[in-house]
Amino acid sequence: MAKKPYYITTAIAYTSGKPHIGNTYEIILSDAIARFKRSQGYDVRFQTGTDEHGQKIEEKAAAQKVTPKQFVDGVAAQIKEIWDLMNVSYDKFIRTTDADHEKQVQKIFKKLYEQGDIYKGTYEGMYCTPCEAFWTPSQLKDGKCPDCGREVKPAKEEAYFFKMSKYADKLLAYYEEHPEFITPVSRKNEMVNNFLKPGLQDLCVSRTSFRWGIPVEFDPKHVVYVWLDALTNYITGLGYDADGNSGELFKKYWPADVHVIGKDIIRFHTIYWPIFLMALGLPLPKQVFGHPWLLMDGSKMSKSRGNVIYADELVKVFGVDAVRYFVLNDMPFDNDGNITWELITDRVNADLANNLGNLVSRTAAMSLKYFDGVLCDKGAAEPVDEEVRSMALALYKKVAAKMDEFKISDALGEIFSFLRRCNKYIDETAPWVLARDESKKDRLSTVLYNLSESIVIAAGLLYPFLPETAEKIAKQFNTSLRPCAEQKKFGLIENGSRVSPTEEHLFVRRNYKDVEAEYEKMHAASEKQEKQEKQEKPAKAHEPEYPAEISIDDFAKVRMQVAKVIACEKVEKSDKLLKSTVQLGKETRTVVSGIAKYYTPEQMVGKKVIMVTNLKPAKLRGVLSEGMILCAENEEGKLCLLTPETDIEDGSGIF
RNA sequence: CGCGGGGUGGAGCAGUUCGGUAGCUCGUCGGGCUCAUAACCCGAAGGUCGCAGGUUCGAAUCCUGCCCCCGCAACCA
Repeated sequence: MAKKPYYITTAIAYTSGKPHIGNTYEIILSDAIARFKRSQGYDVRFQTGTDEHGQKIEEKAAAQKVTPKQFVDGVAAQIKEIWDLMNVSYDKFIRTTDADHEKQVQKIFKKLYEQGDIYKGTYEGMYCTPCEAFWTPSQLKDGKCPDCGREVKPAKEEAYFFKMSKYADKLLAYYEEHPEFITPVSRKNEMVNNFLKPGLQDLCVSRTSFRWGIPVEFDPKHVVYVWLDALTNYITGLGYDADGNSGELFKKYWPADVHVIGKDIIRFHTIYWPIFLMALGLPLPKQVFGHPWLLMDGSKMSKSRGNVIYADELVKVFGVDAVRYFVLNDMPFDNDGNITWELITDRVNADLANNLGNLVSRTAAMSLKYFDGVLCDKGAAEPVDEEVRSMALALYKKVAAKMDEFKISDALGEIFSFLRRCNKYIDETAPWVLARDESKKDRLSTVLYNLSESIVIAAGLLYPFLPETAEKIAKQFNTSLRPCAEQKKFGLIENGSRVSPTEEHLFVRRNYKDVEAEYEKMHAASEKQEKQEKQEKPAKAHEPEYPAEISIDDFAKVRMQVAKVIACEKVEKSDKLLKSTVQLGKETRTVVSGIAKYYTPEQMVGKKVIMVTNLKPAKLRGVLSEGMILCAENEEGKLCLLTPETDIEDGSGIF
């Protein structure tokens, strides 16, 4: 009988920079699922890749003075390197710049256009020239720009749109018929309530504002905008052809069994993607699994926050399987997970070194010491064995049940509970006591056989999660790994086979202080490197706006005056804004400043500050600001007000 | 009232769908063992389940109100 196909995908990674451990989590998660399914006997195809178009990439490339293609080639290679480092068993790594993908996206776009699902429209609306923004009539305030309050004029910008609303009912029906489609289910209600019930907006699927994208074939000043380009990778990667000449892979593997994605893009995968597929007349994916995020010490990883951890750094300290284990085990099913160097150290020590590693090590050591490594079931069973044996045999089913729900952490928990049970079994049987009594030799041999067999069974189940470790264990016990499909018998190790001595521990215990020192060293090195890079490309980010010199006339255009803050309050619903009322001689003005993080309204009142008074007024969070209070800001974003050095009348000019 | 997630012993989490002795791992303390990576095994301490009301014989779980944390969105003239 032919194997059942199983198609699993990850989201494609955006090539804007090196992925951190949070991004890497998704691919490890998918790899574990893919390997598990293979082990269950499925014919698995596992696809991942990179999303390489868009304005952001165009800008980044320009900043580095390389072409977008050169830029994405570099990042894509880096991403692939990390996936490979993490031992990810993908079958296909697709890039949205692949020629065949681009070709198909163009065809798909054209097809949808020709059948009327995509139409050329306009961002029709009222345009505010100073704000460079479009507004719908309902957004206008008294017929004027809601931002700055000035006149707007009707204007149009050309764009292609996809008729989402047309398919909304069909999609809702699909949700009803397939309750498993969105996982976890809690996300489904979110989609229905927030997007489907209020009515789907047509989606803009082209852009004219940047060039780095797939050109619309019949209207080349447009490029295809993200989602139609990115989402279709799931079918173009299988050789889908919009003209009906799809390849064998497509016929075999589509529809996908599961799209593994981050919870932030569930909307695109459960609304837009199914609708695109409906429009193409294709079956919908069976399931979308929106996994949570991995947080660094409780907050989102970001470069500006400086709390990013990369997979390769972790691997240097702990090794590949330890990192895989940590992210797989410590991610809850529908809440965000947490990573810190200390948490991972503890986890690796407790589960991998103490529980698993030490179990293997002590079992092997005893076999070698008492029987020269030869394993043999002498049949000297005792009641205490039965619990371990039956637990070993029940293990696969338990793990599989958890895996079916994508409860990876629970699946691992089952295996590690069993390993703990094995450690206890050693205590219960006390082989070192048996060894002292020549008449107990057979019993001793049986005990060690049972232990070895248990370890090998566990290793077989561990393989999808910790492939290297599982293989090492199999090698040490001179046996082959058993796929899940063969986890039905206890006692498959042949009598007479030998255990090899432990050459190197599976996992080394680490103490947190050493780990801390190690990563600090690593951080220092990478910071140094970053600084060097900055020096090589001198301050491009901040400086270019400033001309080398300006004339006194230019300077004279800016009117600055001393202003006294007479009242101040927080702007509602904003984190950063303070609204100050300010005295400028006889005149009073309102000014809004983004300084709430550093000054309270109370601190502001009574202060004399320097203010630009001829700046064009602007609305911030709905409040009109008639000037700008001057501040100094350091690299970390810390602010301080500029104030006159001695007391001077408000309204005084500054020259 | 912008959207969403969360608050359970020192830490990280499960339990909340369908109310009924509050559970797991780590840490701590005490004991045991010596095959093993200061590991392994046993035991103990430690919790007003964010707060306040309500429903109920009974609430971590259901209802109402509130507080706090975290994302997203907005926002730095």
